[in-house]
Amino acid sequence: MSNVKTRFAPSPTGFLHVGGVRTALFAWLVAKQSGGKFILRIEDTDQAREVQGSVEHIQESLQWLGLEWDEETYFQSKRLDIYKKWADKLRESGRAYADPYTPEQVQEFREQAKRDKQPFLYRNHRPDPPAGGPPIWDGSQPLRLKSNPKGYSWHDEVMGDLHSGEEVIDDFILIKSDGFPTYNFCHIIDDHEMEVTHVIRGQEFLASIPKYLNLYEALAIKPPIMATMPHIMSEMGNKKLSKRDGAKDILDYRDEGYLPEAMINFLTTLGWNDGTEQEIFAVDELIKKFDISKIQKSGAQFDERRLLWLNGAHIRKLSLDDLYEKVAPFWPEEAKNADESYKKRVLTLVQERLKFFAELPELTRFFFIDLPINPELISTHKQLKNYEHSRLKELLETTLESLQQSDFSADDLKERLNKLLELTDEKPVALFSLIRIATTQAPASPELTGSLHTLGKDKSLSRINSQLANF
RNA sequence: GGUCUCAUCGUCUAACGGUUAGGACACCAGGUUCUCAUCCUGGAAAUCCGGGUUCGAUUCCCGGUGAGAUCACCA
Repeated sequence: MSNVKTRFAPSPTGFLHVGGVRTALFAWLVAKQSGGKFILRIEDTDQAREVQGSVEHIQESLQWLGLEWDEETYFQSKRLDIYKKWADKLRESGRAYADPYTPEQVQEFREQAKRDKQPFLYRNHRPDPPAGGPPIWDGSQPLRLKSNPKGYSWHDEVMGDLHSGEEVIDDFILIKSDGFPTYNFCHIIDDHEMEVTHVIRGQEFLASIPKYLNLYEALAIKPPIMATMPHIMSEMGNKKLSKRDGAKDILDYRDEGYLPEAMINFLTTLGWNDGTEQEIFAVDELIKKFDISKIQKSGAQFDERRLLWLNGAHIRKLSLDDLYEKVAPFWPEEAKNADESYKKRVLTLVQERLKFFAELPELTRFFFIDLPINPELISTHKQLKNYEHSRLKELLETTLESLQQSDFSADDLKERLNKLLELTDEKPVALFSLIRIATTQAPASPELTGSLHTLGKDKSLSRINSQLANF
């Protein structure tokens, strides 16, 4: 049994998008591949930014993807006494002190530094400690770390060996004046108390890691293994991610009929590969093969077309029973009274052309309902538009005559269609197009004999008759 | 602006100094007795720029340029 433990620590400020999911996914993969644990911790120490319902939304998103967490969900807002205890320890050892300035005063220091073209460091304004005894702090002011400026060298599993100078070390706020800890402080306490071994997070925290290393020292806590994930980039060069860059709610993908395994395949191979030319991976394969040190250091762009392709590829790998189960919410309204075996035959026909399940109604509606005759299907057809209506009528009548004799088995249909080609001296592109249009009234449909067979004799013949009546 | 990081086809990436710079998505063309799709075959498409080191740089070094991150009582 491994002692590896990773965490996903989102703040409850809205829905989860692909970037957040990818961070969670990589943490989950690291835990699973070594038989370790993955935990979920809600970083809800900023009450002003909290969005109602986002915790449930985050949990639902992870569950949809199968990224189950191994312990109860932790909430930082319920652990304030723990942070207080560690803060007191720092204060008593002289490593934390009350910030005597108002936010306005601090802002003025910052602006003065800017006017002087000097980098702003709070520690240059650090107040004198009181004589004797630990610094006093009544909780009405922020509590700051008394930093110990120095350079650091450390290893990041993704970014490699990193270095920083003492100029990035400063006194930062541990406890805000509202009594809540800052992320910078409490995540370190939590990771330690929860025995997290690998801290895997987005690159927005990379620049803060030296500050964290300084705090780890002040707390006498051994730092965990660090791994910093590059961001998913926008197609528009920079700025915020737009929806087409993947900034939409991850559950929208569920609702459009994307498979969790396709999303996982897509996100894992966005900025990572196993060194071979394999593109399509099952989830358990990824767990086995994933290697955090092979993650690309630079940000990657979200390409929804690749996701679409992968989703189609995963759909094609599903067994019929699996597909039938997963596709259940996506049938067109007209299919609601159709029986299971009929729907399964329809699925068999459309499986290879389905890219996401929301396409199902458009692709299958004509199997369940007679669509109105659409004359444009013929008038815009590149071959049929040149035919006289009388000839089209003649062809359909000949077809009807033959199909009336058919038992509508796939074999018999195929044989009869072949004979009709000879009999009418038409090319497949003309005759088969005509029959397909007459029986489906759809711009696209599965192959002809399969469609006719599934549709059945009654519907097929009556639709041909309807088309005939239209000429 | 300071600090840190990164840089191969449009996109995701492979190539532990020697390859006709490989694969995949997307795109284009052809094939699979109709359409759309699948599948197969083929095509176009890249080492940011400039110096070094080396017999030889995509690869190592330096300098540009570009991109990203960060400099909060947000996480």
